[in-house]
Amino acid sequence: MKEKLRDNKLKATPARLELLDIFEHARRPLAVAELSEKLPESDRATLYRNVEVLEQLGLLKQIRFKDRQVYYEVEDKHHHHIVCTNCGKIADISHCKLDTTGKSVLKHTGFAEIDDHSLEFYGLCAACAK
Amino acid sequence: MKEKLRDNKLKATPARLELLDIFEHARRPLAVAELSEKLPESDRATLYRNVEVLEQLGLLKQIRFKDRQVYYEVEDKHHHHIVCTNCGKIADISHCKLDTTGKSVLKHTGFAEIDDHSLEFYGLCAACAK
DNA sequence: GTATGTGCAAATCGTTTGCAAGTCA
DNA sequence: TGACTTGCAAACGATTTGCACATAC
Repeated sequence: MKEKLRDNKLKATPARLELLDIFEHARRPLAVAELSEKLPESDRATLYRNVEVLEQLGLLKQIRFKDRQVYYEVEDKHHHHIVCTNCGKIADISHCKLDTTGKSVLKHTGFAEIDDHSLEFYGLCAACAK
Repeated sequence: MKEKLRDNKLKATPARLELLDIFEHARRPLAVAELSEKLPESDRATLYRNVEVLEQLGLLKQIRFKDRQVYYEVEDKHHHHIVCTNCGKIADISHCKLDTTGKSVLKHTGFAEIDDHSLEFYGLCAACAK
């Protein structure tokens, strides 16, 4: 990824490498506020700027849940999430069965093309269900 | 709906009735900023308070898209939306084919129950595709 | 008359921006 | 050296809150 940064005239600064490292070891989407906790030395403005840079390089992907914050996770296989409405726990859902529905959506809505979709489930994790 | 308000010790004020009227004549989700344009007499704080009241009564439903605002629409048949990433146009998608996937999601994630899900498509409407 | 609702102003939260100083290549 | 980055402070937009006044019932 250092190469990817350099290819785009961007510098492989410690701040960016640390950020990527955090995302690669996280097993769930992170909001900037959480990044800020994990990297207290780093200014929030810098974090915002860097997650945006990394998103534009295709290394991170933005996600929105029901709260006001923006979340990011490493961009890899397309998947969705289920969020516990009690404790906030997030789990991945690896199989997306939606690809086939695109055509019928286009037909019903008169839209010309679909580029993306977002799908999140909300419920209770095993621990909170008790 | 006046009854519904009264049942909950809430008052059927002009502000609330106008709000409901706007939603019933709108054919798309509205953000509070848009409500404020349609009801310039009404204070934004009041609008925020009232959409929340109406949501809790089950008359409105909250929706989030990729922007930072919260949207509301009348709570009726479960459906999803497709948003034009160029002009912001929103269309309804009436058929939700997801109900059946709940069990496999629970099995894969170890969650105990699913209460809700949100699904939005993003693409280009016919007009913007040209 | 009293509980509930409203308007206004100020506060808050997440995020963005301008700018001077610092750093990587 | 010179373009790119950072930190800090200030600006921002969406939303929330406190409080005195107004209104529905």
